[in-house]
Amino acid sequence: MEEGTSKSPSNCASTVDYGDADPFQWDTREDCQVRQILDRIADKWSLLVIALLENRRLRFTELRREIDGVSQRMLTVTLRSLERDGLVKRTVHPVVPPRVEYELTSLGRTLHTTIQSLVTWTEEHQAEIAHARTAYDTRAAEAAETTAS
Amino acid sequence: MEEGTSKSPSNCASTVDYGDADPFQWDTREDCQVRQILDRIADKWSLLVIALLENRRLRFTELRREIDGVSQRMLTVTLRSLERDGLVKRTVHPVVPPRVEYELTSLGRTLHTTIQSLVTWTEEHQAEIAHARTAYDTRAAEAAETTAS
DNA sequence: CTGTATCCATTAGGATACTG
DNA sequence: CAGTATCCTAATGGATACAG
Repeated sequence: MEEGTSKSPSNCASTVDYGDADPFQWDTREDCQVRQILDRIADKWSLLVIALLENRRLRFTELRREIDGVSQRMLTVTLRSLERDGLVKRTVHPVVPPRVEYELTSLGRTLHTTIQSLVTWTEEHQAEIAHARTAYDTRAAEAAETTAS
Repeated sequence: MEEGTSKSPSNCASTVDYGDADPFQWDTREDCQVRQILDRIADKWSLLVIALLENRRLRFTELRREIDGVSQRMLTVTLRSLERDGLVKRTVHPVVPPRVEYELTSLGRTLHTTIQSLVTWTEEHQAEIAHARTAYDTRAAEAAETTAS
């Protein structure tokens, strides 16, 4: 089984009281809890899973069908992580064939607003970003042209 | 140079009008713009860089010193991505030794609120998550114990 | 100082086969 | 159905050396 978060937990910044000045001085140390958790919830599939479960509880296969491109392995790994972090609850119904359902915990549900704002920002600004990329690539191509001459 | 985002841009969900019902039906397709952008800004270093630049413009070396554990290569790669996405502006002062400064663009600054809410959530709930992990690991260990007997 | 280029180790993650 | 186990490839990212 793959294990993450096995380094020093070093509960950085936990005792720091953020007033209203410099609200952005969160710890940049590598072993910071905040960093680890961000990495976890911002990974390739977690956001998607949380988003889908926000609406309703889903079975393993339903999740797999909804999320385009996820492998069985990665869906399992992702769900285990989320369960371990207390964001998702896993319920096994003792029937055959087995029926396993996933749903958000109350902790998981508190993430909704936050994730939503991130998704909304991305949706609202994707055109700008696409434009910036095109502009950048054009400039880069021209610079290469000049150099090559 | 490493290049990301080279697949089909497929401007998913851009024409969808989100009312107030089902605000979470964002596209789960792999080639979705939103997914790509989220992956980008949620990567290992981007959040950190944006966070630091929120306060003030910084030179390359200053960033490197502030961000514990980042290699020269990854800082460069990250900064280039952010520049390409129009989130960060790079200014080269033609002096020797060279002096290069990075600052957020207005687009980059609009990300601040969003990122802040994510960081705040993480800070507020890191204790809960740590607790959940411990509980999960304990249960897992006990289960392994039982199986082994 | 601010990079780029190269090499290499680690990890993420897909494909497949098998199990309760 | 809902996984686990194994194998293997691709991508991430660090270390180092070198250049403008």
